[in-house]
Amino acid sequence: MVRKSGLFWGVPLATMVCMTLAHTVTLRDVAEKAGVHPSTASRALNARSRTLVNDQTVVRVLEAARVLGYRPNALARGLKTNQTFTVGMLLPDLTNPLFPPIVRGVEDTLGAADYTVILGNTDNDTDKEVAILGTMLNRRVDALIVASARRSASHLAELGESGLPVVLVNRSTDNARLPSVSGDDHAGIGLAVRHLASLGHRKIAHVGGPQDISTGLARYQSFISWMQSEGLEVDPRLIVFSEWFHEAPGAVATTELLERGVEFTAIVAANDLLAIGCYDVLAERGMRVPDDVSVIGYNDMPFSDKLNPPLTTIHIPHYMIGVRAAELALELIAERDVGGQSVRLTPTLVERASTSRISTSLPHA
Amino acid sequence: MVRKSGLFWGVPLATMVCMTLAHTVTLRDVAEKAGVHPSTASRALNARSRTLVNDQTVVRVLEAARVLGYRPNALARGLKTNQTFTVGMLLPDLTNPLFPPIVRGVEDTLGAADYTVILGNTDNDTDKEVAILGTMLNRRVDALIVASARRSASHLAELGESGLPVVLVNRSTDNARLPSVSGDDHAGIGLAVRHLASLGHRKIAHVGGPQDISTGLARYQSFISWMQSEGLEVDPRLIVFSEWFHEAPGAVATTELLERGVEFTAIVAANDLLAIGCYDVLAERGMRVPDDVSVIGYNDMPFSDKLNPPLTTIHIPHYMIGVRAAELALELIAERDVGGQSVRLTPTLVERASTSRISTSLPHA
DNA sequence: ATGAAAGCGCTAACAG
DNA sequence: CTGTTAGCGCTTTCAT
Repeated sequence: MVRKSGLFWGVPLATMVCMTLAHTVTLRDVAEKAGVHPSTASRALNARSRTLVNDQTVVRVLEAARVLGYRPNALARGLKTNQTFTVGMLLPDLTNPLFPPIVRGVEDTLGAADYTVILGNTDNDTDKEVAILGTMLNRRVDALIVASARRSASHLAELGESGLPVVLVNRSTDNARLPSVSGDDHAGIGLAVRHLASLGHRKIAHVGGPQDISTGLARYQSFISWMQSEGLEVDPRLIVFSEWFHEAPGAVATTELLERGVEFTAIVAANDLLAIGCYDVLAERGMRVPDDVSVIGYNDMPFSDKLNPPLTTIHIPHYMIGVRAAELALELIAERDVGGQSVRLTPTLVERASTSRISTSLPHA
Repeated sequence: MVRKSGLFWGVPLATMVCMTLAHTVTLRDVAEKAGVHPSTASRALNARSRTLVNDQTVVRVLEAARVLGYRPNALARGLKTNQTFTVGMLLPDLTNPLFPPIVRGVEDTLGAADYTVILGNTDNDTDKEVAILGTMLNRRVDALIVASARRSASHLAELGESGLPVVLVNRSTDNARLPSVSGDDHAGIGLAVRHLASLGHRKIAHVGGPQDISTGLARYQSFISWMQSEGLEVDPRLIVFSEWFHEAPGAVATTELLERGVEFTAIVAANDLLAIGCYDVLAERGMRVPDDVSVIGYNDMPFSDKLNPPLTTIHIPHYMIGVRAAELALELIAERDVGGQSVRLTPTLVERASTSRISTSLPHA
């Protein structure tokens, strides 16, 4: 293992790099050393065209490449072939624990197909997003995977229609027929509402996400719809929205909810981070979870099982979402044919300690 | 905002992309439209060489580029200039909450200088690391930022000596004079040991990290050294090592520690994830933190304040580590001159609820 | 099975 | 200040 770590193709990295960086060994050098024309060397080096070349020649070329420590220049190749084997991925913020598993899913899948991904954190800032899209376009990415879409993001649709493969992840846009991969929000919220209902809760509040993001809207709408189908009253005063999927906005929304003074025994949060905001405010006011209020989150983000109390939540197969998104991108790249497909993965309920049967004692005012 | 989101340089994205992708607008098209020679258009388009061109011509070229939705081809430019404005970053696993803040620090800083970073997850697998390094080299990255180094990683030194700027992050290698940016492990462990000592703890255990990683070794050595300078006995039976910086290995190590049956009242974990492993095993055995055992972590990773109990830990300025690493890389790119600099950022103690004054009751057996 | 020739899109001397 | 020329390193017809 250790010896191997210093080698490329059996050549010491040092040698290889010296050559690569100092004088840069090119295809011509390899060809010369092998005593063939550069074009022959090219054919021998590429698995696809290798069959066109005499077996012995192939061996000679490969050997020459190995000895010289030849590294094919991806820029030159991309310029020629008009394919960069690069995919751009847009996301709001890598620091949000939701995203690393998705990114890993994307990178692992794309990496296995020899693609490289370049990441862009938009921080929910349109200017930044445009700038990042700009560099990605300049770099001639073969596809775009977008996890930062807002409902109104029409430019993505335009990009997609222009022929560049665009796959939406986790979120969709309103009027676009862009292929997307996400969890099934309606089903997930159903799991949450029915779980609480089965525990005897009837006065259920919703701490919703931003409504300009598809998941925020979908989870809110699903909340209403499932409450109704469970025969539970939907009190608009028990519904609040956060500005953003983060703890602080979640805390703000929860505070607002509490200050409305309407009685409830459980909260469906649109996201785990928002649920943490609920935790914080509830704890501040001396209300216990789940004794006084049950809280259910959404996403089953990493470490949600380590919270106090461990968070009952809806599990979304994040890694798999990344995998499927990457697969879709690969298909689109290969076929240049979009079917407006949308993949929805099935969520599951993860029961932990933040929800419990409604207490018989008096609920808070 | 919304209108802006659909525009590049004031040109509808759709138009732009159609042109870009369908027929691909090149410099020649722009030049033609502006009635100048391509090289003049090139000069006008690049801020640096713009001064060489007549002001009116510049305006005409810029206008033509805008109208046509011209996007400079980064591949062609890179091929010509031998500079890709790309930096490769190697890390063990993006899913480890330690890394996203570092990555953001790197990307924000590099992004501001118009560089793009490509990430590679090595999963602590040498073959994978070599493969990733290979693609990065093929893509002619301008520099490498490495957060996945093991102590024995000699190939990185070779790369560095070959002229490619390499910056180590968070970890260093044994025999390499590679510039690095990391937290000061010795100072950090000092904070931890002295904190516990000040709370009256004398029998302190160490759940150490992998010893083939510089931070694992440094924290272990620092632990010994600080225990001694605090006048506390170092019992080798109170020191265990984990195979890897993760919860599960941390739990394994803690179990081993417990099974040795030697009495202790506090644990210094080499990392927050390991501390979580401690939490898990301790809870399993009915031992309370901090009442029975105080636990202190290392890193102050995201959500360590939400654990049960909130984890006392050593804060490392992760984002800033990323920033400094990127700055160093930028300097190296500019100057091609390495000084083997190593930046150590100062850690701080974050007192939360997992450590407390030693209880007067009997410690466990 | 291999060589010759051309060109991807851009920049950078060098002329003028 | 602008045009000419050449070529970065590679792939890909087209010949042979």
